[in-house]
Amino acid sequence: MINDTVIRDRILRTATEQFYSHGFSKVTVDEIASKIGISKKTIYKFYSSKEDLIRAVTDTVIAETETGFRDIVEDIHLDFVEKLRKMMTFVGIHLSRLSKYLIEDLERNTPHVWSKISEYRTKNIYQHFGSLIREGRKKGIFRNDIDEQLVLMIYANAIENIINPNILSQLPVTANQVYETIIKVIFEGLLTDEARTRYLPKELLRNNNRQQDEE
Amino acid sequence: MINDTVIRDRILRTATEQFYSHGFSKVTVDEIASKIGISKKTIYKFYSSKEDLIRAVTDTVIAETETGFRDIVEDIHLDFVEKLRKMMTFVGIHLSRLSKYLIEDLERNTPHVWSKISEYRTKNIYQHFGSLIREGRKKGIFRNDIDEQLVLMIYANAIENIINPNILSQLPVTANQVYETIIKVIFEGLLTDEARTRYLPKELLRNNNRQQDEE
DNA sequence: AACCGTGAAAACCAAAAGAGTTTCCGATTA
DNA sequence: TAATCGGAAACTCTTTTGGTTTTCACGGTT
Repeated sequence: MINDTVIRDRILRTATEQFYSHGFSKVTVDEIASKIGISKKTIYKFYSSKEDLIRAVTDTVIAETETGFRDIVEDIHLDFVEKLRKMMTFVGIHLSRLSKYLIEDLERNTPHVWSKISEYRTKNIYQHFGSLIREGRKKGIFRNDIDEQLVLMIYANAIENIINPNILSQLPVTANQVYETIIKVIFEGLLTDEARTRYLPKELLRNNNRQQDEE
Repeated sequence: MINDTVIRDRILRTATEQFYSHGFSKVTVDEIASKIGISKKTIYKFYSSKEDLIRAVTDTVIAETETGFRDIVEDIHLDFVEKLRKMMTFVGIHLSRLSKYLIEDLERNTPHVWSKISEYRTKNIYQHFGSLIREGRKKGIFRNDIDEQLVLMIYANAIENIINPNILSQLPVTANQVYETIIKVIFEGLLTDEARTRYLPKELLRNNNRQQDEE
């Protein structure tokens, strides 16, 4: 019984890793079985088809993402700015795991799985983010004249095009530095004038001075 | 005429990029054609088969690597240590481009292509590196009691397991920092006791103090 | 010792996919 | 106008893949 759970989870983990690395259609069920050291028959004992497997992978990834969001949102020890930073980092990690290559593969071969992920992004990720921005507006930190969906799209586009492992290995910066830079740029673009005087000197003084010199 | 050369080179570049990213067998000729915006027929106008294409890719990569080596070896402005550093960085870049995934794919699907690359590694890369180490021995910089093939194997193993784009994106360091660290460790391990007093205080003083504190 | 259940490995089957080839058609060139 | 070229699609043959079944060996139980 317990052993069945271990095997099932192992299949799920390996499939997730392989699909996310190489694309759904480019990874065979034989390869997944071989990587784990089990037979194809055992995989089909737990998952009725390759499609069933990618559905399980998708459901699991979505559930884990949602758990991560809840942890951030419900963490009462975080101040607002830190919560936003964590949220953006978390969103960035989620987005960067879905390479263009994988998205194209999913769209082409399992459009319903892709539409579920796409819907999850729209309905949940974007809304979690949007509600944080609206909270910032209430606190007078964020401007009213910038659409939060647009902001997230700018952010998502930056992440998707830069936090690509192959590009990262060529850059003279770490992944974290890239996240921080992108988040900082977005964050500062969101601030009201008043909030700028409150937040920028306190948190970002060194870098801000350098930027004013350039302007 | 000129246009034919451009198209042929474009095919070669795209195939190289795709094969190296995703593996030989997992990239279809259709996909390469589609990425370039040409028809499959045009690809077969220049390359008689998919195998012919991977052979051309291999020959080109080997030729470019060999050119890089020659540039380093024949650069008379480099002192010995700098030449070694450049050589190791160059070797590292070459090694890191060949992921385990691609190697397995080549071994399985085009064993003769893999054996050509493997032979190139053995006959050329390892010998370029080895001759540098032997030169260091003549200069009294490197120890006599360490086998240069073994050193390169240690280096190659470190590179292959760390300079993987997916791992790099999780590390709090840049690719360059990883190279530098690996190269430094190998380099210091190669030095004679006498050369340590010559080279370490001059080039590596800050980090060396920190290491002595830990010992 | 005999039996049973299990799972890896291999074989199997039907459909799909891919390499390589040919055809069709429109655009361009001489 | 005729010829050429190349994209797109269709075609052919082979291979591969998803899913299923069979074989066999092993371990556990009676």
